[in-house]
Amino acid sequence: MATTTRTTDRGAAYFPRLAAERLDIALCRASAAVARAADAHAAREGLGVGQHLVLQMLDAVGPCSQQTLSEELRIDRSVMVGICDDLERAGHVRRERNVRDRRSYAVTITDSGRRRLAEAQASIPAFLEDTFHTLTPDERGQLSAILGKLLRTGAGGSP
Amino acid sequence: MATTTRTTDRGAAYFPRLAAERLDIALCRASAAVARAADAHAAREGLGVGQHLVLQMLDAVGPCSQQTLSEELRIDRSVMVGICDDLERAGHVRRERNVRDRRSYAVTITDSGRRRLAEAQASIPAFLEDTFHTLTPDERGQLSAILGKLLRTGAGGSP
DNA sequence: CGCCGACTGTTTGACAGCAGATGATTTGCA
DNA sequence: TGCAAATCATCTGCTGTCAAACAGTCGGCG
Repeated sequence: MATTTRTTDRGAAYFPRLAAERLDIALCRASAAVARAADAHAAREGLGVGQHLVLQMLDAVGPCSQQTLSEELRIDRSVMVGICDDLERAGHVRRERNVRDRRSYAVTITDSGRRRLAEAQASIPAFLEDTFHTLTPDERGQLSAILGKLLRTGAGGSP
Repeated sequence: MATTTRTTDRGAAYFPRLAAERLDIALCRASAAVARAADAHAAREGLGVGQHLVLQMLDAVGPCSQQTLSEELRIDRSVMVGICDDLERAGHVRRERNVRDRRSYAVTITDSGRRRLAEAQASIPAFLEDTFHTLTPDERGQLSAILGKLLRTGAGGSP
């Protein structure tokens, strides 16, 4: 609460100026804040962000190899190991050796996983509203469009 | 959707759909890509992102305590210690005990630091152009404005 | 068949970021 | 004055992420 009581130095409100002219920094700071909010939400929900994404994708497109999951979700494959470990231990997912190619598993969502996903899914709109409530629907649409373009054409696509 | 027992692997292009409806995820993925680009640029330049920001702020507003630097630049104070250590070891910064309050240092940029900053500063526009070249000037302006609003009103300010 | 390269999942090591504790110092208040 | 609380810089431990190495498997080509 004692934020403005004692600003000893003269560096008052330097950050807004910086963020205004450095698009990269504004992007990273905003992302960090949103990521923290998402992690906190996931902790309350008891299902990690990565776990949620994996369940969501398995439910949407059917059984996948860990490789496909990590590529499509942009999660490193060494991280995907731990995510699938946790999900399997909780019974939300099964790993079955592919008979055609025994290097890969077919990761499959279970009924338990579907129920868990439905629970977690239900709270997503409230989380998004809570996080972006200061933006108008127009601004959210613009932001989504611009980020989508950036991801498609630029860095997020194929490095 | 009912899926056969056959692995519907190669769930092609799932990510774009996800990013379109999950603004938080699009933001984080784009930020991660941009942060990687910034780190790579900083590595080539030989001056870390945090070091660059500190020099820039010191040059702009004059001597500061590490506390002020970390607050304004949104960098954790325990991380700021290492950044100032590196800058001091390189001779780009001096730490002088404040006579009024001997708990804090007055961190001051040196002539060497100013020269180093000028060098690094010169390559920033090219980096930004390289990273965001797929966006039109209009889109960059919109993105900057929306992120600024998000940082001011929402997460970046006061949690 | 036998070797070589490519791919899948896993483990390991290095490293950044953050929360919390600590020592030195200042400030507030009785 | 004197003592408790706050502040600053620092250190330590923990967590999560990434790169690289590794073992098992598939495919091709002689």
